[in-house]
Amino acid sequence: MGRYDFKEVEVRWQDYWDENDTYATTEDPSRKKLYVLDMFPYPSGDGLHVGHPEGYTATDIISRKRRMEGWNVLHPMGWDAFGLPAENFAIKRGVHPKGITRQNIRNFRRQLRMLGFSYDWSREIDTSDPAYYRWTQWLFLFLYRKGLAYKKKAPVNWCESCRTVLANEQVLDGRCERCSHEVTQKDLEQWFFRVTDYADRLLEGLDGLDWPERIKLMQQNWIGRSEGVEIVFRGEDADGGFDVPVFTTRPDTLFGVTYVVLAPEHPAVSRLTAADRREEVEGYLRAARTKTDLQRTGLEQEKTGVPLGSTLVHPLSGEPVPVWTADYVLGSYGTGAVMGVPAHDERDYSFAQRYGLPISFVIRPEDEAVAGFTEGAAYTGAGILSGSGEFDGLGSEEAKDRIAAALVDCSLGERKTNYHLRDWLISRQRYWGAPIPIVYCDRCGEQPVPEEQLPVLLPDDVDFRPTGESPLARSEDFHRATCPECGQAARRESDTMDTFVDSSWYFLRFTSPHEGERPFSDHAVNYWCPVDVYVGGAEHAVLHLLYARFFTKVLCDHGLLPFEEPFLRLRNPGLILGENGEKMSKSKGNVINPDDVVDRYGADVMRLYEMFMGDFEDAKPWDTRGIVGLRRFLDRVWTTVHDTVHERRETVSPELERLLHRTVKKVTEDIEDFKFNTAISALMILLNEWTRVGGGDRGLLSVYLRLLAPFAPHLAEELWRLIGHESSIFQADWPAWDETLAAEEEVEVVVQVNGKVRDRFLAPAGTDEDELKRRARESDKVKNALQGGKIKKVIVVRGRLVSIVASRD
RNA sequence: GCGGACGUGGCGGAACGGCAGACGCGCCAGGCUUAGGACCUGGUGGGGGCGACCCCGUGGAGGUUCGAGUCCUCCCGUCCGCACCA
Repeated sequence: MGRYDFKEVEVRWQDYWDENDTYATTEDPSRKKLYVLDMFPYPSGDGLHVGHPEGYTATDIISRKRRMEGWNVLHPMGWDAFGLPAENFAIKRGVHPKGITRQNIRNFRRQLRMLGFSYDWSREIDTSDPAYYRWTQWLFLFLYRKGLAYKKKAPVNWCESCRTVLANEQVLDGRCERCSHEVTQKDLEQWFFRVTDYADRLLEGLDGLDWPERIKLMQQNWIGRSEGVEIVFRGEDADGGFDVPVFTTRPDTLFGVTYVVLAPEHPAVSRLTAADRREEVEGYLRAARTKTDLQRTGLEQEKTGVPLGSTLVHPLSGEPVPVWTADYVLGSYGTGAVMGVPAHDERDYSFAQRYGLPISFVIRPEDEAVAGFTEGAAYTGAGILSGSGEFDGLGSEEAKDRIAAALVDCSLGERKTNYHLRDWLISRQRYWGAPIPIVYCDRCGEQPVPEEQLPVLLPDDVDFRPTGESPLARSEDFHRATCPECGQAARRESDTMDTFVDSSWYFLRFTSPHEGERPFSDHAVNYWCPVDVYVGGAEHAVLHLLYARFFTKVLCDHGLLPFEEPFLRLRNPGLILGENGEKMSKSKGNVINPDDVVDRYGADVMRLYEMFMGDFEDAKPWDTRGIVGLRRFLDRVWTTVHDTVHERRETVSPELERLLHRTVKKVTEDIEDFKFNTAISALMILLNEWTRVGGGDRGLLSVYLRLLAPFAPHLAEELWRLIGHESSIFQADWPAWDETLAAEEEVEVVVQVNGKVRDRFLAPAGTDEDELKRRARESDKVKNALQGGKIKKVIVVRGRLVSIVASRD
């Protein structure tokens, strides 16, 4: 028989699959389809880390199993190839990002092949390939024509270290998500996508998705819808009267207002500043401008502000209300102005305390003792209104509505919904990305590049070191263009697009990767999409996943797609931690390299181990010692199959047959539920029984190999061949199970007395309640436990237990 | 601060509200072997008993239930998001 030489066998089957196009997929409307997708990787110079194969193995198992069940499965792979790391590396080494990226892709492809994944490589895509980004540019123009891409000067997040602007989503704790450099604000002319137009739809669409609840919540919070009222406070100066609207979700607290605060960037600040306060106010504004967001919004910061020396008129009481400016109010949210209600808002309370502003309670809980009400702190709960004129005595919920209605009646208020979500800033002042297809003409202004001129090629010969100016602006050849409208000399847009634009539509391209006339062909997208199973890291909860949903909705609205949610089912693999339980990182020296693992134990073992480690979605530490268990498992499969083949047994023992049917059921269901660990465990249990009691025949063997095949494809192919099959095991049918055989024939029934297990007995599976009760009462142990006490009640769960409740006397 | 996930042997982890610890690692004993490794068999939560068995056990404290690792309330701890959003 010989030992199982995984090195020779695995490479041989990988070659076989390539040569036979085993995993090539074509559209076939007569067959049911399944689109199983991994988030395509950024091909980094470090190669695969052990986290990649976790998700890839899961989707591979599902894909292989479903193919065997007769589904037409689309399972592609590609490269999110544009991006900063390659560019930064290229700058450091004085080489070109294109070369680096190619090299990295080669390495990734080698590693994925080594792990035996069943991708249809004929569909491979690369976002940095002009054949791809041509369509990224096409889609930019599509959005532009629909009024969803626009340019504006705006304060934007700037990372001085990366020398580029960042999307809100790429700023973490006031720092750049790439390099952790502190992010500052800069006023720049930038391109945006109008994501905010889709805020409500992005929110509503979440309901129907089979996604982790946590991810849905993160998207909900990110969109941050809040309903309230815009309330007008009137101001007046020498030039006449004007409105200062504030946004609040608590109109019921309107009579508790003791001041109004404007953000430092609010346009009315200057107008409302009294002459004798001007110097101090301007000093404050200057200071606020130089603060970073981190300094300004960090929670630990004490709130600061200055009074403007003027007042506004309260819309309902008519009383004058002093105006302040303070940088705890954000210019970018709501109206950039808030009403200060220190009695019922914690932020306002601390601000009022610090500056000695009055605190006026207008809502009290019905039972102050129960609610822990005290005037020594803000009360933010519900209650009954007082000191609020005609609204006194109302509950706060009703008051919200009544006060809002009163304001609307006298045109001093408007019901309004606000969102945290901002429009998506897509301009990047960097080289390694898709150029934005726009030219600027002195005569005709901003002009989209005509479709037939796409792609706008990224020039190779550019000094791409970042200076804050876009590197493309320094390429004369690139920068100089002719106006598509008038033919005069014009300037080309020199910024590139955020790489998240590339990845917002790649799943559509996979359906027709060689389509030359459009980004994707209708029939292909209609057949394959939406993605049925999508697997990838939770770090994309609000970036990629939100943008891809936005793109899909836009394309759907304009007739290019017949669906508006791209990913029906989403799962996030749990983080694989280092052996010490900490995050893997080079600096901690606890990184495990997949190449080493495959070299030592083989691809099948690597796959099996990662699936066996624990719950797919939980974080779990790597344990090199634990891998050997999976190696042993496969070695035992190898020897057991050989033994069984040589025995030439024709019948299987009934016990083993029943276990086999249970295992088929378990493995089939567990794969669909992402419970790969217990599926593997079931395969181990069956093998243990098979070797322990013997009695396996060739039929069992055939079924067993097919169950194992999605997990350990190389070994399964090799043994499939051994038992006499000519073609790939993946052309075989997935095994079926017989429900009656899968059911236990005989069950162990537990007998409890007052909640404690006192005995257990075997009974045929279908035994009725009376019989179970009778047998339970007969038990000596039960009698002993009863000690003559009276039986008050007997609960029977058929096939499981008899629970006797008895008095203790 | 808010939101979410989680807490089970020496370790990774299993358990439709119904036998806690499946499966794997590790460890112990035995077999095979010149020896070691590999492999095979058995054992392995804690405590007690010669033993059949008994008691205690799922972060802590309560509760619901015939029955709680699982459901509810509070507390402690770990991890992950968001964070002055008015």
